[in-house]
Amino acid sequence: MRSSPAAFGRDDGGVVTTEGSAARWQRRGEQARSFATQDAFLDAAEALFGEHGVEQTSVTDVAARAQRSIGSLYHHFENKQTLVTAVVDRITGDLEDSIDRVVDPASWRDHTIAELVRRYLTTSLELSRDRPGYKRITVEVSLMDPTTRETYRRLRRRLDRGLAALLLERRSEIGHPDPETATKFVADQLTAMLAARLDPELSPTLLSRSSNAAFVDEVVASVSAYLRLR
Amino acid sequence: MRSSPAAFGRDDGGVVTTEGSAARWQRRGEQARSFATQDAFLDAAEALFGEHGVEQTSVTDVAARAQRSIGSLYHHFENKQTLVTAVVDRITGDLEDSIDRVVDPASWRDHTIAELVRRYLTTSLELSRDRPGYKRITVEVSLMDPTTRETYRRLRRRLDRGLAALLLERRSEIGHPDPETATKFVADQLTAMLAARLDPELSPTLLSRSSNAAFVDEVVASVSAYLRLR
DNA sequence: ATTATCTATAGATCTATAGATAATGC
DNA sequence: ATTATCTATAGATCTATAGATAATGC
Repeated sequence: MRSSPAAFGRDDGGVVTTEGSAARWQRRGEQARSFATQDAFLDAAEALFGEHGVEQTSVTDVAARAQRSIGSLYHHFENKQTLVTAVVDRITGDLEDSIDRVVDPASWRDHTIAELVRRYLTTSLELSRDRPGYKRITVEVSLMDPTTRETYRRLRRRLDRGLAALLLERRSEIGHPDPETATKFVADQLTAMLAARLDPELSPTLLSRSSNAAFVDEVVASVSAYLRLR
Repeated sequence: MRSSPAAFGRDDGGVVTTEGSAARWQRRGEQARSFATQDAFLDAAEALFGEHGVEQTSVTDVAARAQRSIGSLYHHFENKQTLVTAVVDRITGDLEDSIDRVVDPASWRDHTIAELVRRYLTTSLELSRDRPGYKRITVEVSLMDPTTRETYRRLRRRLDRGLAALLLERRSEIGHPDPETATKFVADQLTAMLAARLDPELSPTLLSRSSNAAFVDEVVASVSAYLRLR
């Protein structure tokens, strides 16, 4: 046995980690090599998981794509589940950052609801294109793992709520008799429309061949009519 | 080897099958036993696939749940893939029937757009509750198998088109300047909203705790406003 | 005579480990 | 001295088959 538990888990891999009050230290060179290898495994895993699915991808496949050995993989990741979790965590972190940026009120100051909705849709469409396969991975892992499912529910909720709040801040624009309900509905609707357009499973729909611009135009028109924007 | 190819595939299991021009015949009693067993395997597989996923379910699990042996399973189904296909085909057939009923113009005669949308949503919500797990199975199999993916795309397209056609028939109600595009957009929107509400992965959204009736009301209001119904 | 079912197991993966060898920085 | 990597393989599944036994209807 050559277990080196310090190498397992993302939190233990940092330059300096504190466990209790004792700071642990890792050599610079080894660390750099470690991180490069871990990234190679994560990149390989994310690509293969996104392409063929998590279940369909063996750890051997991942090692081969990362151009490392299985032994090395198991030196860095306790088991396959740990590798999957690490891939998901990396995606989750990136998504969290994006969501925080999207729902930050400061970045939307002086925008009308129509402008806000338009830019939200445009941004989301661009964002999802940069990360092919992330949807597939999160959906598959969520099906298997309740914790991941809960994490993504929370993320979606945060996005929906942030969006609804941004809309409600502009309540003076809204002619709908019940702005509270209406803004929630619109947030749900935008999420649903985006999911349908981006999910390779749901698309192509009738309008999927139309340009993103045309799609965005119609969604904005629909939201404007429903909210009775002044 | 005890291969009896006549037992493989759904089409070969009927009372009388024609291969070329020769009609083949199967005994009544054996046939009844066969069908009961095949149904037991299909029921067991659909339940397990829906609960734990196709990949996560072994043929041993299916045989155990069907209370038959593995040998018997392989007598009726050439391999696991054939079993999966049979399960999917059964679901597909049922969905096709539902879709045909839903988009049949005769059943919607004398309904306004608002009534049509309302009843379409209500029907769809009820329908999906009767078949738990079907969503998960079709999504997972579609990811693995391009043919199945294509089949479901065609089904969704048929539903969307049928719905858009029903709306366009009532073009006199529509105040939107471009009824062609608008009806397609609404069909897409309804599909997306239903998917979001029914997909265990996407829900819960902000309004998922609200009643189905409230959800339907808001969707109808949104569609009415967007189409500018007279 | 034919079809359906069972038990037992071969053969193919796939995950994970052991133990040896190489690289790194004190 | 410690960490990273490799090769080889043990052990656990899981799919699929072989061959024997039971049921069915001519």
